[in-house]
Amino acid sequence: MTRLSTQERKEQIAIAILEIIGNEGLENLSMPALAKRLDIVPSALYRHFSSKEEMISAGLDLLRERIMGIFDQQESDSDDALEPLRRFLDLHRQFFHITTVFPRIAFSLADNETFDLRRQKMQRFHDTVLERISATLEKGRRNGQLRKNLDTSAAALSFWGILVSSTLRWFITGGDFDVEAYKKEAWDMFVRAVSI
Amino acid sequence: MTRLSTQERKEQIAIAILEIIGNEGLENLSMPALAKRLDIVPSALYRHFSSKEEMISAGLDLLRERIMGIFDQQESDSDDALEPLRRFLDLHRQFFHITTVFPRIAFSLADNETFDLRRQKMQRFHDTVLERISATLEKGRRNGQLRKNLDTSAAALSFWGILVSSTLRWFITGGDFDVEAYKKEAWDMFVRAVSI
DNA sequence: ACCTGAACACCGTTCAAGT
DNA sequence: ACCTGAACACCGTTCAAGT
Repeated sequence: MTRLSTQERKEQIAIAILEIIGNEGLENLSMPALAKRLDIVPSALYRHFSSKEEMISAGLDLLRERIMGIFDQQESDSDDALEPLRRFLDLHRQFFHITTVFPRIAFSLADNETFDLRRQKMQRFHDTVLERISATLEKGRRNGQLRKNLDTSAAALSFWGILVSSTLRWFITGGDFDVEAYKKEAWDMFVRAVSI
Repeated sequence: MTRLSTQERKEQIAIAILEIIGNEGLENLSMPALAKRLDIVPSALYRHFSSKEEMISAGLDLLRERIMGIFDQQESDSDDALEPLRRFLDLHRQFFHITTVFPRIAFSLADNETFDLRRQKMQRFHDTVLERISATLEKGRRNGQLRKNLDTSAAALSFWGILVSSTLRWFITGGDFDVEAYKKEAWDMFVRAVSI
């Protein structure tokens, strides 16, 4: 055990939360497992967060920052409005194990007070992502690259769905699935669906 | 408590498992909660199944039967090869709360022996669904309705992704999302993507 | 100010005993 | 043959005590 400042511990905990959920799933996220990874005792976690939910919440904040950071780097001056989305899809492989946290938590939700915090955080996160994608599509719609009657909100969710579907299949096959090949096909279908 | 034959109890348990997971999520599926619903004591469940995993597995078998049953009813003589898929998508609202079990379990999976049974069952299930969808698309490809170069496997996963994306958004918004409107848009995009 | 260790209620599972 | 009730190891959380 090494004594750390609350701020350092909180960060460390958020990072570990994402790693555990990403690699081992929500069901395997236990306070003993988390504490062991940081070389402290389970009850020590409660010095820094008031509950497991709060720790998950901190993990989601970190995830949002990371994902939005990647979106931010994809801004481009290209005439092709779809370019940032295609690049984001390409980069996805680099942060695949972190993004899996998103659907894992989304599909853990239920109409239950226990999940209120979790759900609110997810919604703000998802809204931010979808708005960013919609804005990109809107730009293409205005410059005539995409269909005039395109529902950019629905299209944004469909785009996000490419990542979700590929992760779903990856999980189900236990990793025996060519994610990149699928994303390529799905992207071609997406472009065909939204273009003029 | 009412004494039931093992066969009746097993069925009852599988049904209750789907209801609990569908409505309250995997995290809220506890043996006490399950037993209470059947008006027996938790340990009585182990007379009929050897573990919680086995019970989930029985739930998945039931889910597969139900979903494949619905697919079976959509066979049609129509010239339009996409017709069965469109009808399946329409019917989805009727069994929405049951289908949510599928992504819930899929995104609970991890590279871990604990999940081996769960994963195998999910894979067989998913393979069956995707093959059925692929076969439908293949028919349309042969009769010239769909693109010659269409990757029907990828397209099948994308079609399934429409259901998954809409469920994801439904969960995240806490039900404040027009699933039917989204499915309509996503279906139009899908048709555009696969058609000639 | 951060961490440990004992304690408690809850969950998955086992097993002996009831009918 | 099916169910109950006591028991055990494990998890989330609290709290008093250590440094």
